[in-house]
Amino acid sequence: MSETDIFKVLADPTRRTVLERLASEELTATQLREGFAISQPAMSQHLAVLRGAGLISERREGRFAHYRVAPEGLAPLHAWIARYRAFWPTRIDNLKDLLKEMDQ
Amino acid sequence: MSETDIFKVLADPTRRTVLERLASEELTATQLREGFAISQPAMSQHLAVLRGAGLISERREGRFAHYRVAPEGLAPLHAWIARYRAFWPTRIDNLKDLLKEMDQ
DNA sequence: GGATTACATAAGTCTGTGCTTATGTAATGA
DNA sequence: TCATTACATAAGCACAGACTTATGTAATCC
Repeated sequence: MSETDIFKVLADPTRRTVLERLASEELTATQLREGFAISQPAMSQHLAVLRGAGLISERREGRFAHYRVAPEGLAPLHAWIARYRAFWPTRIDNLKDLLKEMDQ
Repeated sequence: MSETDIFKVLADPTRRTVLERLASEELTATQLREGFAISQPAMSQHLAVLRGAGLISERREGRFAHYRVAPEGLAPLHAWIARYRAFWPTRIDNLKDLLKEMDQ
């Protein structure tokens, strides 16, 4: 997955919301659709995109498809931020501060 | 600038390259175009998008437009990563490690 | 076995976006 | 002053992407 692909995948608000909802628990495609004003195929297509990007993984159980998050899929995004920071050191320390805060 | 907009802006490889080239020095639109197989209007449009997203700023000097990076424009991206980490704590510590390494 | 449920895939539509060429505007150089 | 340079804007085109309805497939329920 290239950095361009990761940014494209994350540029869709529905897909980002799906990721955040999967962060706390494993959910099926139908469960994920709740709260979205979207058709079933649309959600299925979004899930295919997220899976293609390595951001989620699928566990088949009978006719149910359980989806969960795949944290390592964010690697290209992290790589870009880190590389960018190498070129552009100022102010990005805000992120470090934020991460530090959240540890407490 | 919404998170969606920031991701869309950064999803274009030309724009990301522009950002990285501006990280080390201020450059004019024509200087930025060097090395790209792209027309002058195309670059001008990309610069307008980056400026609209608050990722670069413009300094006018006669007929020259000098562009430089605007680090605070990345705030929505940082916000998303931080929020995402709050929902999904595992493995993202890789980023923290990376940032820590780069300090040494 | 037949209906239902869960999901994926196909095909078509519509909108957004990145590109082009053409043109406009303002500053500078000869 | 007139040409050139630097850049922006306009208009049109082509492709990508997000959506829809329709349909397919496999598992489960009665």
